[in-house]
Parts: sequence; structure tokens; C-alpha cells
Amino acid sequence: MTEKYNPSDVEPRWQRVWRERDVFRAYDDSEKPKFYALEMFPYPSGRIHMGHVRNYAMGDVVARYKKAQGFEVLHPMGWDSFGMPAENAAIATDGHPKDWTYNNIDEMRAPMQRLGFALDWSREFATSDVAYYKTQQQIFLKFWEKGLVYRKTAKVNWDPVDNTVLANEQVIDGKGWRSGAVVEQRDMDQWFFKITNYAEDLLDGLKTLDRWPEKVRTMQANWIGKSEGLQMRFLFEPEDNERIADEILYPKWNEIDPNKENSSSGTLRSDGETIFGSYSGNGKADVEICSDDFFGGLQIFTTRPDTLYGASFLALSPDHPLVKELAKNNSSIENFRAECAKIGTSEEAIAQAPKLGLDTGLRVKHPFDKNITLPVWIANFVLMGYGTGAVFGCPAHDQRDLDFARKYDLPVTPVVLPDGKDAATYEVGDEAYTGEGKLFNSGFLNGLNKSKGIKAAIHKITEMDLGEGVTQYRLRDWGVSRQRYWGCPIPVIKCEDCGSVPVPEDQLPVELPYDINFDKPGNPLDRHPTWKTEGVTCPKCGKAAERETDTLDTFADSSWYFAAFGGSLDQDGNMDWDAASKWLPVDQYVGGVEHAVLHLLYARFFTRGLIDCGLLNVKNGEPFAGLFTQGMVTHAVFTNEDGEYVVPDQVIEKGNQLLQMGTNKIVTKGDIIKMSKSKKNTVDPEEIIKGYGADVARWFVLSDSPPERDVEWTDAGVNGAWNFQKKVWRAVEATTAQGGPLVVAEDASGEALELRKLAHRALEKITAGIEAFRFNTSVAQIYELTNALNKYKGQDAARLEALGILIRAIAPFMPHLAEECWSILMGNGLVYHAPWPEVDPAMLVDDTITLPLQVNGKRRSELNIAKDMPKDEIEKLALADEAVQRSIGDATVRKVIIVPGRIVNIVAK
RNA sequence: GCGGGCGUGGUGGAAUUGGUAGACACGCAAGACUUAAAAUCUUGUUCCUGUAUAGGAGUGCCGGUUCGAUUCCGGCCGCCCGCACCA
Repeated sequence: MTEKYNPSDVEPRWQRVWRERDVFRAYDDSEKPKFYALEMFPYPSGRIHMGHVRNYAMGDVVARYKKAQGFEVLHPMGWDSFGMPAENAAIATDGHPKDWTYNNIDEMRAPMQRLGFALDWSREFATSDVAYYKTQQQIFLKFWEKGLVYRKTAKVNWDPVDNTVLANEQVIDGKGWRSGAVVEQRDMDQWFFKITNYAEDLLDGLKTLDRWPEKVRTMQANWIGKSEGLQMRFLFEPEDNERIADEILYPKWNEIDPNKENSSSGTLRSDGETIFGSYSGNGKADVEICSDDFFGGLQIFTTRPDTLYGASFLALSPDHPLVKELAKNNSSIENFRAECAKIGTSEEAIAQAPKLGLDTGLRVKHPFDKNITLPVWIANFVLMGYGTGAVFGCPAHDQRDLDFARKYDLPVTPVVLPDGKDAATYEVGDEAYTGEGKLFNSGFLNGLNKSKGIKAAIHKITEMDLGEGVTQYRLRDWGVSRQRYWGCPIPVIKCEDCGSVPVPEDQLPVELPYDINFDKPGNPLDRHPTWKTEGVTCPKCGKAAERETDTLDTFADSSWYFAAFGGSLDQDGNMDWDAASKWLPVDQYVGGVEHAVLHLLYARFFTRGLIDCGLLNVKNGEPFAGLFTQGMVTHAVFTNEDGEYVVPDQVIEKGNQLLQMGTNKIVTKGDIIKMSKSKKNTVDPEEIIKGYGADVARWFVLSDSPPERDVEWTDAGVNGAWNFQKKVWRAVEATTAQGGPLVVAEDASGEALELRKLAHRALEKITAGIEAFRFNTSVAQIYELTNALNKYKGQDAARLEALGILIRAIAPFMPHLAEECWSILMGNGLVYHAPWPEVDPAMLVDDTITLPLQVNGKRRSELNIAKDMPKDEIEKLALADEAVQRSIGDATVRKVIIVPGRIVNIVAK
């Protein structure tokens, strides 16, 4: 047996065996404990890339390892197949998004299968399958019933390049997450998922996710952005109250409902935002202006009500409804609004923009002191999207307020005295004091600390009926309407009389029409000749009606797919929700950190929604019990002398120079960054599979770097993996001992015993490495074991045992090689079905140990002694050691520290 | 600015209830085999001094705790990621 190991022969052979024996199928009714391993499913772009290989290789290690550990493993694969690239490709190639998508899926499935992942392909689906989106439409309607879906006109993020709306989470630095175009604000009718219902729960749940990276939990917590404080209103001075009532509320009121002239109270709405007010005619109005809720007065939110006595102004966002109304009759306010809008909405430009303000002339009363009147300003640093779009300014204890006050010469009154400062002389300079201290200059709050002051102020304001303690979240509802074709149609019919009406269950799915054209920009569903209107009647009143032409954000598709795998969603749209509940949560989820907020937050929301709709039953509402975010695969970027990117394949080394193949232009090696088509620094996994085999590709992406870190793809590294494959093969080839890899060399002694010990020690560390997601350390131990085996000359039981351990240990990493080796040694059976080898604890302990000897903390020598030698004897031997003696020299031994089994340290001075 | 992470040989990295720093791999050097190359094998490889025995320094920098610190504490410096006028 001296054949060369030939992966292109071996790998397809074992893949066929696995497929024919259907070994990767997961059984819902298995007696074994379940384990759900999942990697974030791919978008079918048409080609797999190294990032995929690394992602799925990691999940596969876990899946195969857990299988060997005796779990019933679910490890499925599918396609996140709705989305814009399909439309763009269709436009570019004059094709159809559906054809493009399903061709891509077929193209990607094959290389994926050639990588030999232990996937249950029987559960495969694509989110663009009618069966899948039909179920999603059912979920949408269930959510609607449960009050988790609503429709409103709202300011939305409009991506002018992709011609669609984006969710807040999809706007990054003021730009669209896909297109990179600067996002515009538009008012549109939108469907929303009420994710804010679960704000508190989503935040709470993070605490239970102890197998998630801290970083991701922090990012989600920040995104939810909980802050507790006081929402309160400042009452206008009487003359301003009248002015607002007469100039704004009354005309508005009239405009909306002229018949209710002079009525005594009511609510006015405009622009999708709300202006609330009670109007009783003739200037006796109780007026409140805000964006969200009804009180009377001007609503603000603060987390520092303890500093209310330090208030010197109120500031409104330029987009505040009151400001908008005032601007209508006031050109300086209108101009100011325009000026603020110029700064744009992106990046740190906002944070560093100079503070701009304009006095509205309006005045409000201080709640605690009738004699204090505060001016109401418009300020560009106040955001309409958070809180009420209005704040009170306390310059002494808020940096922004201080900058603003200094610029516009507003009073700065300190009310928190830092410890050790004197109330009589304390002044605030250019830095606001935000720390702890005792309140002063603050009436009834004097002497209290920060937290007591906050409580007391909230209590007082509540008593005065001016406000209450509230919790604010940064999280806002998830806008899911997209003006695109290639997505899940929103199952709604729009009726002139009845408004938005759900499509009845028996009329689902609302299927996408195939005959569409992309001649014009915009949504082809909207201008389809028949789909929108033909035969469409209102399910409620029967009158002719129109379909909703928006489709759902594709992030909805990926928010429940993990449940569809568990429930074996079939092509008729049937799925077993009980089975889904049984498999969930996903025990180990693996994917990129770029989904830390978007996908992972939406999926947590959906799971809660599905539980509340009675479809799922998952503990804690958490879909992913364990999450691992893997690093990227990087590669150097090469540029030639013309500044063009050069693909790595075309770079050749000549002497000390890099040259471009063919042109012989000099090539420079640049940054090592994530593989990307545009930088041409990609390596095609299919080429690697062809040249070296799937096992080598898998081994390489897992070997050197810790999984959470980026790994640099290098030819040398691939070569190393290739050589390792050969080394393992050699260890098997050189074996003539009979008996198979399950032999236990119980009577081993001498070198054989040493090999056994090494094998079991390595096994312990390999196992620990897999458990802790530190595959690189497992790999290192596998190397040691392989090297030891290749040095070992004996053809005996110890060899077979070590080999058996080695092959089972590499099986999760290099499954084809492992199967081939296993079959040679075993003759039958699959290593996939072999149990994980057990560590023999007796092999981990030695009768003799090597004890390092330190003198004053520096290692001088070592001692080979029996493991249970008494301390006083160790001390004697240590002090007698020649090197120790030399180090001690003339000094006196003060102390001898002996840590059994660890170290000896002699202190001498 | 706030939050999180990181800093170890020429390179990727290992080592944490504080106990031999540099496992394993890449690279490099020397040697064996070979007509030659590849492959493979052997040996060496943190730095400095030294033929060697050996000695000294060393985990970003400064300091502290300790018999002993890559690990714990304080203060700097640098890099990466996330959020960013959130009241």
C-alpha cells in the first residue's frame, strides 16, 4: 500500500457514500439529546467564497463533533434568496430575478457539496420559494392580529439609488447599507413591525445569552438604548399660550374640521406627526406641542431632572412640529431650518457641526419657581428622532448645553457641587460637570445627591401633574415596506372604504407574477398590467380594490428560517411548528459580526412574536443559545505599476520582485484586507478544491488563526495544510499492525506507553479546543500527535490506538481523509458514526514529574522526581542542585516555596 | 467623545483559579537522500555576550501588589471594531 493520497478521487467517493446512506439526516423523533448547529445561510450570489468556506467549516466541526458525542444533530442549509442583487442582475442582463436566483442556487449547491459538509439537505429551501413566503405571509397576518403590525405615514429613509425605503438599522453613517448612497428623508405610507413592544424584553434577554460574544450583546444593548428619566411639560407664559392657540391650533383645527369651530377640546394632527391641543376659543387654550403623547405644555425628556434648577433655556429640534408651524409665518425661522438642513445627516460632521440656535421669542415657566421664565430656542443639536424632540438646557452640567449657552450668552447656573468644592466660589468653566455631587442652588432639592435628587424631582413633577417618570428607548419600530419586486409580497388589499384589509388565509399565497419588466425605475409590481387590480376585491365589502404592491424587507425572511428548518417546511408550505420548537433554540450559531444588530435583533424579535402568536414555544424567547462570530478571510491586495488591481493568481515572484504574469509589470503588495471582488484579492474556493481538495481548504481556514480573528490566506499556508494531509496519510500507510483503530493498548510500556500518554493528552486538549471554539489549539495538538506517530516505529496496539484517536480527532476537520483512513484500518463502518474517543485519565498523570527550580523567581534548573515526593524531600533535593547552589552563592536562603506539581522557588538574599 | 477588544520572536499564534514565556505552524539556515529539482527526513532558530559550559535581557511603555506577573491593580502610548450632539 504505497499509493499517493489523491483527494480528487477520495473526496467525491466518500461524498457519494454519505449521500447514498443518507447519514446526515436529522430525525425529529430521535431518542438522543438534540443539537442544532447552524451557520448563517448564504445569499445566492452565484459563487461561494472563502468566507463561506470558513463559516461552514466551523459549523461543520461542531456538528460532526457533536454527532460523535452522541447527539442527534440538526445541521441544515438553505438560501436567503430574495433581495436586490437579483433585480439588479436582471436589469443588467435583461433576464429575470427568479431565473438568476435559482440558477445561482444550483451553481452554489454543487461546490458546497464538494466541500463535504455534514448537512441535512433534505430540509433545504430558499426564502424565495412560494412555500416559504406563503408561510411568511401567514406569519405577517398573525402578527397583525396580535397587534405587532401596523401602518402609518412616517418619515422614512429613502435610498435614491436602490429606490426603496430602508430601516433605521440599515442606514449606516447616513448612507444606505447596500448602495452607499446618501439617504433622503421622505414621508411615506409604511408597514411597521412593532419591535418596540419587546424593547425591554429584548434588552433583558441579552442577560441570559451567556454564550454570545460580549461585544454583540453590548452592541444590541446600545442599539435598544434604554434610558430612564422624566418626561414633563413646561407651561407657556399666558400670552404665548394664546398666541399658539390662535395662530396655530385654531387655524389647523379649522382646516381639518371646520364644523368643529369653537369646540371645547380635541386633538389636531398634521404631517403624520401630532400636534395636540385643547382649544376652547378666545385664547383660553391649554396647549401642548410634541410628537408623541398628550399632555399640556411643551414636552421634554430628561435623564437629569435633578438639575432642573440649573435650567436656563428650552431647546427644540428644527424638525419639531411647533417649529414647523411657527416657520410658516416667520421667515427667519424658516431660514434657520434651511440652514440646519444644509449640514446633512451623516457621520461625525454632525457631531462636530457648530451649535446653531435661534430664539423663538416664546417663553415658558419654570415648574419649581414661578418667578423664573425660560426662553424657548431652536437648536440644531436637538434630534427630533429621540425623546420628544425638545430638551431643557442645563449648561452647567451638560457639555452641549454649555457650548450653546456660551455661544448665545445664556446664564450658566451650577446646581451640582462636586465633592471638595465650595458652594460660594464654585464656577463652571468650559467643561460641564456631569459627575456626582451634592445639589445646591436648588430649592427643595438642596443637599441631595444625584440619584436622590432625580427621584425627588420626578416625584414633585408627578405630584404637580406636569409629567412622570418614563423609560425611553432609542429603538424604533421596524419599517418593513420595500418598493421592490423580488421580495415577499405583503398580503394586504387596499380598499377605498375599508382601508387596509388582510388577504384571507385561503387566498394565500399572494404569489409574485413572473411577467414583469424593469424598463423603468421603481417597483414593477406597482405598474404591472393586471396583478395589482385584476380580479382584486375587498375581502370585507367586496368592492373592487387594489393589492399592496410593497414587499417585505428581506431581513424578515432571515428572521425565522431557523424555525423552518426545524419544522421541515415542505414545498406545499406545510411545516411542523412543534418540531421546530423541539429543535430550538439553535445550540450553536455561527456567522459574521456584521449581523450583530440587524439580523440577530430581528430574529430575536420574530421569535418572541411567533411565541406570542402561539406558533413557537422556545425558552426565554431566544432563538440562538450560542453565538459565535467568526473572523474574515483576508488576502493581500496587489497593484501593478499602472495602479490596477492584480489577481493573486497572476502575481509571480522573480528574484526580489513581484511581476504581473503576461505583462511583466512590477507589482506591489498592499494591505491585507477582506477578500473582495472589487479589490481583486480573492481566491476561488473551487480552484483550491480542484488543486488540493476540500479537506485542505477546510483545514487551512481553521488552522492558524483563532476563529474569531481574521485569517490571512497565503500560498504557504495552503501548502502547509497539503503537507499535513500527506503526513496523516503516511502515518496510516506505514501501519502494518492488525486489529483496527479501536484497539486499546492496555499493557503498553516504554515507548508505547509514552505514545499512549501523548495521544491521550493531545486528545484532551483537542476536545477542549473544539468545546471552546479554539480550533487553532486543537489543530496544534493534532500536529503533535501526527508527528509523534510518524516517529513511532512500533507496529503494535499503541500505534493503532493513537492512530484511532488521531483519525477520529481530524474527522470534524478533514472528514474525507478521516473516512479513507478509517476504512483502511477498520475495513467497514464510517468514522462519522464512530464515537468520540474517550480520554483515559490514567494516561494524563505521570509517576515522575519535572519540577522547575527557581531562585528568586528565575528558573535555574529542574528536578525529576516522583510525583508524590514529600515536600521536605523536594526541598532537600532542590537546595542540593548544583545550578541552584551556584545561583544562591553567598546569599542566605530565606524561604523555600514549594507548589506541589508546579514549581519550587527559593528566596535567597 | 462614549462603549468593546487587542498589543508576545522574522510571521500566524500558544501559555490565565498568577507558577519553566515562545507550544504548534510558516519562514529561514545547515545537513542527509538525489545527476538535478521537488518531496521527504535530521538538526538549529526570541535577542545580546560566548567556541562551549554559562550569563544577561525579554510579552507596547512606566509604576505597584507578590516568593513569583504575558496573566492582577494604577497611569500612559499605539492599533482595531462598534456607536456617535440619545438629552
